[in-house]
Amino acid sequence: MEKKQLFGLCPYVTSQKVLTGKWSMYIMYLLKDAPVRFNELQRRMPENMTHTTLSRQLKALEKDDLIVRRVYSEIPPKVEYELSEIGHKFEKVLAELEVWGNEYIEYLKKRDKENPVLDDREGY
Amino acid sequence: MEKKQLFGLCPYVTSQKVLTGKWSMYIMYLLKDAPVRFNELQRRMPENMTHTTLSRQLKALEKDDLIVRRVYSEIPPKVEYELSEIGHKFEKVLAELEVWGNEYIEYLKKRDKENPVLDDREGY
DNA sequence: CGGAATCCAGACTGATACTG
DNA sequence: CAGTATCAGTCTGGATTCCG
Repeated sequence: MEKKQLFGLCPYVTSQKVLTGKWSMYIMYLLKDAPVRFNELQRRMPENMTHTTLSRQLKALEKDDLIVRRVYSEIPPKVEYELSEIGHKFEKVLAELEVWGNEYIEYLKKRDKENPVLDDREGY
Repeated sequence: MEKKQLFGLCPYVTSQKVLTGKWSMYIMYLLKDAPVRFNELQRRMPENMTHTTLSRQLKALEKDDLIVRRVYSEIPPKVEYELSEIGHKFEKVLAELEVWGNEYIEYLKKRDKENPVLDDREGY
C-alpha cells in the first residue's frame, strides 16, 4: 500500500516514468526483432557502456515488465533478453519516434548550419 | 566547438535526450491544440508543480526548439507557449504513446489485481 | 558469462525568496 | 503575471571491484 501515485493514470506521465532510463528506448529498439544476449547487447550499445549501467537499465525494464529475462542453465551461463508482450506493443511508438527523431536531426543540422556560432547548445 | 556528441545521429538516443525532462511529453501534450499561458499551464500540471520547475522545463524545451515562447508586451505581462513546427511533428509520437500508455496502464492494473502482494513496485 | 555491491560526481528537482 | 537566483536533497550514470 501507499504506492507513489504520481498523476493518476495519465498515459503520458506513466509512459515517461517507464522511459526514464537514459537508454531504455534504445534497448527496446535493439530487442525488437529477436532476443539478445547480455554481452551482445553491450557491444551494440553506444560508447561501450559499462555492464553495470546496462545491467541496471535491464533490471529496471524487467521490473516494469517491458522486457523478459530468460536464463539458460548452462556452463558458461547464457542469459537472453527479449521484449515482453506489452513491450512489443511499444514498437509502434518506436517506429514513430524513429521517424520523428530523424526529422529532428535533420532540423538540427540545418539550424546549426544556418547559425553555427552562438552555440552553447548540446550536440546530438 | 566540442559539443557533447553522445551517439552520432541515432534517432532514439537523440529523441531520448530531448525527452529527458520529467514532464516534457506532458507539456507537449498540453500545448498540442493551442498556445497556453504560463500560469494556466501550471494549473494543468500534476500536483501543482512549482513554477520554478515548470519554468526550467519550458526553457529546456525552448532551447531544443520544440516549443516557442511568445511574449506580449502588456501590463500585466502575458506569455504564451506553443509547439514549434518540429514540435508539432511530434504529435504523431504522442498519439502512439497515448495508445500504448493506456494499454500499459490496463496491463498494470490487471497485473496488480492478480498479484496484489509482493509489491515494492512503484505506482502509476 | 553475467552479474551484484559500493562509491563517487554530476544532473535534476523542488522549496524559498526576490524581481520587473 | 511570469519569471530568476540560490541552495539542499535526491536521483542517476559510470567506474571499479568482487562473485557464482
